Amino acid sequence: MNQVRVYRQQLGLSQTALAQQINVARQTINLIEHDKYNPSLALCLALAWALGTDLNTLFWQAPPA
Amino acid sequence: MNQVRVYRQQLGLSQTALAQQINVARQTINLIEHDKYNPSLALCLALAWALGTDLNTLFWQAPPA
DNA sequence: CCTTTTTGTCATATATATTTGACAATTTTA
DNA sequence: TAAAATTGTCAAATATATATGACAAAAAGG
Repeated sequence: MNQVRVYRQQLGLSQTALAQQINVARQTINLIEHDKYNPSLALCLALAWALGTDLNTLFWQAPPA
Repeated sequence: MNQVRVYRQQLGLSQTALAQQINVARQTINLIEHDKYNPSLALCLALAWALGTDLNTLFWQAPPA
């Protein structure tokens, strides 16, 4: 469960607005927020920059036991 | 410039050993170390786990100005 | 030195991330 | 309560991450 939606909403951005800001399709944002797939590092960085945060905050998860 | 090579060598692992540990091809490790492409988030996490570190430490970069 | 291991790299194949367009469902706002 | 905006989702097309096999160059170890 990543934190993209939380940070996006704190900035009052729609999925569309965020997508345009970082030049990806809206569906890409939607799928990422639902953990439906596996974004690239470049996209993770773009999201962190746009949302004023960092990789760990948005995407970190503890290793499987 | 990511920190994968630095952390891998600190653990005394070859590219092959690291690749086997996280079930990817050795070439994938090599290319990532040379910033030749854009790994997936799942792979970034697997690398962080295997190298005992985190996403920011391995992959963070400041936003373009 | 010679041998073994490690690394750099190429070319081809496959899996999957991402795009595009579209429409229904839900939520927000007037 | 109706209109507008936002979100969920589908199917098809395209771009690209990743795998596989292979070989030469370089580095490490005996």
